[in-house]
Amino acid sequence: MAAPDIAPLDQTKLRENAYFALRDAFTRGAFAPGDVLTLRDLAAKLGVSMTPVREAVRRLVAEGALVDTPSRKLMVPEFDQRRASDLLVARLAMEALALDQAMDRMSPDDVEALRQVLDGVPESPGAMPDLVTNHEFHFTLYRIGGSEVLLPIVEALWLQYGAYLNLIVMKPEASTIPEHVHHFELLDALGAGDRDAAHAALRADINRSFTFLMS
Amino acid sequence: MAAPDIAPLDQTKLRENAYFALRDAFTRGAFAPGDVLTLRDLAAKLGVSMTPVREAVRRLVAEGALVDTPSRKLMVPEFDQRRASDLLVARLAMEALALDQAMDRMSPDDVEALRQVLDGVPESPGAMPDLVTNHEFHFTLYRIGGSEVLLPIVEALWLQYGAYLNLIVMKPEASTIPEHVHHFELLDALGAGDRDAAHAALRADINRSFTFLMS
DNA sequence: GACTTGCTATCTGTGATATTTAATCACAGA
DNA sequence: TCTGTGATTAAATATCACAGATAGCAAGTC
Repeated sequence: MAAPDIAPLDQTKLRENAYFALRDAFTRGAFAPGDVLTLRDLAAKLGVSMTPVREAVRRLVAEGALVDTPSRKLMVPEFDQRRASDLLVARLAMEALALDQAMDRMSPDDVEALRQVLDGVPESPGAMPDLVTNHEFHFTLYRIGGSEVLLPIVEALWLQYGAYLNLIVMKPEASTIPEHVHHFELLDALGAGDRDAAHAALRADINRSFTFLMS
Repeated sequence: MAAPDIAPLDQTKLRENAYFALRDAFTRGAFAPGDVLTLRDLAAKLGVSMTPVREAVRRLVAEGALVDTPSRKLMVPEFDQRRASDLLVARLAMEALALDQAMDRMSPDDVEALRQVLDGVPESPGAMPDLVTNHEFHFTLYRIGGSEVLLPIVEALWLQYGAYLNLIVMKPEASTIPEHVHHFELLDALGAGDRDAAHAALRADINRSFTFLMS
């Protein structure tokens, strides 16, 4: 049985809390492809009844982070080369749009805020992949664009990618990759207002994050 | 395996049925921006209890076809120029990808099947916009690509666009636009294997469908 | 008389629980 | 090893209880 460390929730907006708790688990790579989840189990772990968990889970299914099996079980999608490849091209396309919108609307303060996200990151080789900072960096950037259409789609793509994150975290080689190199490149390009360089850095970063998945 | 082919029964999943019923309504332009819906009302109309409707509605919210208002009401999103513009660029980007995948995998039979979709449409000016055929044509095409990642995203984009469809249907000028011109262009390009022409036709068609929304 | 204020009746989504229905598993008999 | 059966378990749906929000109306104020 999967369902790793998930903290219990406080008693307001149970559905949302349940959703965010599960989503966070995905962005940390806590779920492995093929894991089977049960509503009862999740409800018990989160300390609420099945109803809010059911709705949180429904949303995750709609976003592609979980799938319904024919036997009405819930599963983290199995790894699938085609799927990974589709996620890559979709992320390249949508995040390029989100980057463009961010650059259209960005202020110097925004660039500074983005730089802050990377502050204090040790850039030490050999550490665990810094998934949380990586996520925060990208979404701080995309939020500047402020699109109610693009952002949810990009979030869903990351969520689906998150199901495979577990495969990456497990690989010892994963920690040898310098994680924030392209982020700093991107930051410089944004500071200089160099659109082409920014796109190149973003593409490189997204491709980097799929390195271990695309055989 | 047992002797004769017996078609498997389709699962009577109330939740799914409710979802598809509502989604169909969107693709026909049945909802107008700003419409307020209630769970009890929908449940009564669909002849089921609130629970399956709730989950169908939750999914529509996740897909952006409905929004939660601060006062916990369910609403079809108001028209919003920024949002419409974002929908346009997102559709252009994602459907271009879906078209590429379809062309990579397409057989002559597929082209024929696609042609069949347009068979029997009168191409008569002055008729109601042929929304259903339009939808079917695009998705028959994208299904050839068969991406579990791209298709749901494109569906969600159409669903959000569907909330604005009502605004278009109401305009008398809308029926003056020749609806399937670009579809036939696209079909010819697919038959000839001309990738650039296919993309040009698709872009033209998507832009066409936003004509009345982008002031 | 027009406008505010405050109360109430009602409507809505939310979460919990009970009920129904389907899927799985273990086991007995071939 | 296979097949059917019944017990067990879980999910899907229905129903219930409740809290927040709203609309309507009546009393009070300028």
